[in-house]
Amino acid sequence: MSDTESLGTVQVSLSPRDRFVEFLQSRGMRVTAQRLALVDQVFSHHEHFDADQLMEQLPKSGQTGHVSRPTVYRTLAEFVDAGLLRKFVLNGRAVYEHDYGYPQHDHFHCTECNRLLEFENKGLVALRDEVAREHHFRVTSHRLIINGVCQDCARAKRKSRSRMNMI
Amino acid sequence: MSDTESLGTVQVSLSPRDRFVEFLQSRGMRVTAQRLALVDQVFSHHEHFDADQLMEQLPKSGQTGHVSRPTVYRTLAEFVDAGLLRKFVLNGRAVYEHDYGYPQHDHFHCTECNRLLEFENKGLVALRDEVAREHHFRVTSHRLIINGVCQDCARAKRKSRSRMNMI
DNA sequence: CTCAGTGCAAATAGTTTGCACTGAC
DNA sequence: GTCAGTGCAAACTATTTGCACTGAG
Repeated sequence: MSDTESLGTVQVSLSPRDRFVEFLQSRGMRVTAQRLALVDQVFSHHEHFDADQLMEQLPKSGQTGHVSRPTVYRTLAEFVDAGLLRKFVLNGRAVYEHDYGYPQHDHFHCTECNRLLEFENKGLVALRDEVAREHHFRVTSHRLIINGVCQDCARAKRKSRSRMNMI
Repeated sequence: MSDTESLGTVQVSLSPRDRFVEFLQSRGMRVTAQRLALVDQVFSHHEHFDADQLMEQLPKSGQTGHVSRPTVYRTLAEFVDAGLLRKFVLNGRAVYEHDYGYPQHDHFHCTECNRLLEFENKGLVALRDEVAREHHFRVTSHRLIINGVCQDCARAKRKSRSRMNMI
């Protein structure tokens, strides 16, 4: 059970790890064990995550492969710079998702289970650009989150409601 | 010069102040000097604002009409509950705008001057509902922010660029 | 061998909370 | 008179930063 819907992938020439190494070298930044441990962990699965969740997935303090919290934050910012991750904020905490190799999309946010569901819609971008043109606004990006209740939670609620009626 | 575009108003029967008093009484909450000072200040103009900006607009500490910071935060949350304000987060700080008496709309966010520009588009909500239906998602609301550069800043940049070319 | 990267501890910033006093009802 | 609301100071939380040490190039 994943916390995101799959949208398939986009053709990319390099793995996220190679892409990141290329990015580092192009900027004269160093390829360190911590940075590699983090790219590998982050791109080992496609779920959305925050800094805490990422830390929990890493080896504990003292063990090889462990990375300190400040470095996790610093490196997440580098991933965003490198175009590997997209960052957005939910309930006051930063949440990250794969950007490199994934098509542009938006999100449903289920207020029951707090999951993020991805969806893709071309008409949306077209409409966005049209509205922006009308208002003489030069678009670089957008952020759309549709709040509501996902199918699973709606089903669960319906069931519990009918159960209540049976009493 | 305002930091929002005007969208006109919607017909409402009560003033924000009266609406808030009604809300407080319906909940058995008390109508205090601080709460009234805050409704009046908040609805005296239509700009977006954050907690700090609101505090600056109030009389200084010691003077009548002053409200402490914790109470400002507590009361802003009440305004949101009462449906008077909408809250959203920008660069890690809470920003508020009038909800009561204003039509549903979305925002352009200019990354140059950091202003929020409002716009209204019916097709957007229609498209949102259509996409949600396709994904069996029960919509309650959405949040859309289109990032980019507003007309004023685009003009300013063009000017400075041509000025640079003249050197 | 040099300087960018790291871990640690401490700082930051916006917001929230515990508590004793005050004032609306 | 009672209890919700307030101001104060202190707590909180996610994130960021200063600094001395370490290791990549």
